[in-house]
Amino acid sequence: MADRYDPSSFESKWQERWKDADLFVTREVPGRPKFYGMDFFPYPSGAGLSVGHCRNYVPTDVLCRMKVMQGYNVLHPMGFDAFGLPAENEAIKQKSHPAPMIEKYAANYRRQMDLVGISYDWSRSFASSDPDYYKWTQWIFEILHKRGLAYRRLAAVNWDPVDKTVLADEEIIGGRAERSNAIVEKKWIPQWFFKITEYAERLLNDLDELDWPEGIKAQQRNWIGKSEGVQFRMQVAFISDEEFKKAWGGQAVSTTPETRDELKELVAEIEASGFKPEVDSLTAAKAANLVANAEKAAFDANRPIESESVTHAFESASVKAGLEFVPKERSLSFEVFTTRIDTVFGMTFCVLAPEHEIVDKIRGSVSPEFKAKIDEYREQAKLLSDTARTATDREKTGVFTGAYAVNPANGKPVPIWIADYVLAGYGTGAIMAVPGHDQRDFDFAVKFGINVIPVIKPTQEYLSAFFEDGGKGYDEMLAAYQSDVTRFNPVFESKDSTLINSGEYTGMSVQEAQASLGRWVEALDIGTRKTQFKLRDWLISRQRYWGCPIPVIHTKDGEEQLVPEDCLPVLLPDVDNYEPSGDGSSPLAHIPDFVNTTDLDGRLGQRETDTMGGFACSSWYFLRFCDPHNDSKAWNLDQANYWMPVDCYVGGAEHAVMHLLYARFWTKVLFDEGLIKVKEPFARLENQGQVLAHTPYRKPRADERLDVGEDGILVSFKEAESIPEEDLIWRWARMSKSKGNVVTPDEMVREYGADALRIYLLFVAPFNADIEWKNEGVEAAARFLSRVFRFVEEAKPHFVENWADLIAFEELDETAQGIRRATHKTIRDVTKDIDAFGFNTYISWLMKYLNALNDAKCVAKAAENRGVALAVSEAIETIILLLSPAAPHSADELWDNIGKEMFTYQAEWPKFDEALTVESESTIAIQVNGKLRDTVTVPADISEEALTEAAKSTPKISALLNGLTVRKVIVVPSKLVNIVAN
RNA sequence: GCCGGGGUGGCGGAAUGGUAGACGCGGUGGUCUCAAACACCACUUGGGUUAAACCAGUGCGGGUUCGAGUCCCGCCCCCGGCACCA
Repeated sequence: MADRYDPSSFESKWQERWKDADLFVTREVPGRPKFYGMDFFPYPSGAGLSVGHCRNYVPTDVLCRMKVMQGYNVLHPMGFDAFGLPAENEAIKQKSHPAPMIEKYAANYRRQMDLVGISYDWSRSFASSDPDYYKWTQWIFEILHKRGLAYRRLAAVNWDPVDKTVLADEEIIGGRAERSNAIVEKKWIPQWFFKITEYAERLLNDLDELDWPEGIKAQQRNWIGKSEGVQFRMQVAFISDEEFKKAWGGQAVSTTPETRDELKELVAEIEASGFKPEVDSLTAAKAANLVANAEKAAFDANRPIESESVTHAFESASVKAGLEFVPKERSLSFEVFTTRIDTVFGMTFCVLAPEHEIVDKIRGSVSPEFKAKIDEYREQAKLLSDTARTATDREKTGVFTGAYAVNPANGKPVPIWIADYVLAGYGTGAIMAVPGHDQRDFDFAVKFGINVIPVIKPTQEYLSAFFEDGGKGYDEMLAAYQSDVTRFNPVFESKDSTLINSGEYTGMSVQEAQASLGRWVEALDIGTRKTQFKLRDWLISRQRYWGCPIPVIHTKDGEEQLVPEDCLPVLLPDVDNYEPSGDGSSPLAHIPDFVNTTDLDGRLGQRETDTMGGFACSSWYFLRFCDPHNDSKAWNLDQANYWMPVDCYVGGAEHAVMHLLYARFWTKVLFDEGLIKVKEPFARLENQGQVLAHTPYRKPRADERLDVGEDGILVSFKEAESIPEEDLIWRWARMSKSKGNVVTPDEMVREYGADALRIYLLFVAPFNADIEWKNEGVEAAARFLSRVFRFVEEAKPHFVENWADLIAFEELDETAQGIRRATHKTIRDVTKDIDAFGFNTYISWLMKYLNALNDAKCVAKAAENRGVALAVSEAIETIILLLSPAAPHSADELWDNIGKEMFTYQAEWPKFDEALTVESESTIAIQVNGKLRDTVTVPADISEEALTEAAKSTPKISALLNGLTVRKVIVVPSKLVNIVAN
């Protein structure tokens, strides 16, 4: 055997033996715990794998291999996400059919994964484009449809004029298509959606129980975007300019004293009655009467009730009497959503999205000048692309409609504007604008000269930022603030304060006011407290060929029928021309044999021709892996319930939202359907860091301009050689075919070996950190492996096969004990770090261990001492087994060389003995007043008193303490002594 | 702007509130060699010293503590995500 790591002499040999032995086939031995470790479903690209992919697969492989050795039943599958745009585009480019092309690429992926020694169970592999698989994707679509979670509607979609397809919102970056980089246009066509919004609350709440990176969970929470507030109705009033001025110029409209007294009496009566309507129908009737009177009084006074106590009366009366309020007939109204109902008294205008339907009605009732302005603005808004409309730092635009809305809180009219900073698709598409406490409204109000009223008392801290001298008193600053709020920019948005200028709510805390006004709005039946989500329904329609067909038949009557389960799958027809039609319809729509069919009643019908986006296919593949070849079911319940959830799911952070959210959604639906026992598919998630490669760019020439965000013009490595040094810019960029900076596992394996590549990837940095690729690092890894080979080679002559039976009976000297201590500590640390995804420290423990063995001269000593020979034998086995997950080829080669049968994969993972990790002596740090001054080595079991004495009496310390009085001594056992003295 | 993650030697990075810099790369010196490469051994945070002592030190400024890279408060910078979401 070699005394160095010579991968070409054994790596492929072991790969063949593993294959011949079906080593990685999933085993389900009864009585053992299970472990499901999985990598993200890859799309098999024609470029093949880069070392960046290996940074994902190798660590998962290490964990799974350790779990197998620890006696777990391990499911470690791999398949291919074959459907979708990238494959189709590639096939079009190559003028081939995607199916055989994908098969070829997947085979190449598999070859490369095997080359690196990943322990996938290939017997469970499949591609999402296999009819055996997508039959069940369609079956799940039908479950969703039956549960009312799949529906079709006309929708404005993102149209990519280059790929000639519809894109999901998430596939657009800055107004451009992520893939083709084309500027996205709008187009209206019927689309299929999944109603993921129905699961928003559960998708949000269940994040708490997941062992996922905080950042990913935060991104999902942000994406779901829950906000709680109040939605209420505002009446439209068509009043004159003069009337508007009068309303604001004169005294504030307020409840007449008589009405107020009447209301107070009502409250007293309601409170006195004690309300037990369920047992007392008389009281209920009385309550009904009181409430009706209260409502009448409120409306007669032409304003709502402000008093908190009356509000309570309304509230309790309505709840306890089980009453329904019938609001007064209102002519024209719209709803607004706000999270800051506490600022309602500060409303000075309203804004409608230009697309809001009520704008049509308003338009019909205002003077021609306003009508013209409204039309002009709406036209403008329509033409603006989404990019332009959502550009950062864009000046606010908008026009006054000429109409007013009535603030229900104080009865005052406020102008209604239309502006595109209000989005039609969120909330109600209309807002109450409070420029005093909302920055956007403030910017708008200042630009258009709209009144700003402060209604939340700003804090001292906020105000003093606007005063240079800072010496002013709070009251003085507050007075200045109140007299001209527009000077105070940015606005005071904090909720940690109390109300001002808010009628009877003045003085309440924001929280109290929110609760109180919320109840009041509900009692008055002009609105409700409501939860809004940013999350939108999931658009799945793709007007492309290479996807899973949607199993729906449209009947002549326009009815949607699901294809019966026994007729699934709806097969993708085998055709020559699958290029996009370019008119927005799917290529399938132009294949009569596919489209024309009969419906369930035997009449002529038409098949749905849209296909599902790729995210549908990857939303359940983890379930199929549990039972991949079942041809009568999507999965066997027992199988799925045994393996699920995925215990550790590993992949890139770029799928933070879409894939993971969709897969969670499907799992929840399937849970509701009783098809799986878990509510969440992925118990633990880990994101690997990216691999960056040194990439050459050059400075732009005089006639060239850089796009936004570009630092230089990409050049090939070849070009770079002929460019002068000073014009070159080297940057670390993500490996990609287009950048020409890809390092492949093939070349790394050829040059350094698979195990060296694996060790480097594990060791170079923490798992989730980005790394800068350096070949020297792989060399260093190979050197380490060579040191292991040399150690085993040198120690082998002293190897005692049955050391484990003998070691307990041998008197062990200090060296032997030291070796065992290092062995058992290493087992402890390695095991813990692999579980914790600390692969870089896993490798460093092994390096440290090997250094310790060499430093102890244990090989030389083993020749003379039986105890040392036994300890060394244990060390040889241990280091090979601990190395096995990271460098499985080398481990098996070494294992074979010390005369072991079978594979390390089948061996038992070493266990550590706590007692053996304990040091006999320890080096104690001695501090004086918290500063390290000396160290002392003492027996591990020394008493605190003896340790203190030992610490005080070292030459250095006694000299330092000379003349000082010891005030206090802190002893941390086996760590340090801190002497406080002065 | 908001959310999340970071900031430690020349570099990648280690450090349950307890000896900062494990492990590796690079560098310096040495052994081997005719020589080089490989390999091996030693040293390698900065200042200081013949050597030590000693001083400084984990983005910046405060604080808590016997003791802070680690905890708290206030900033700065970098990376990722979201971005007029009412």
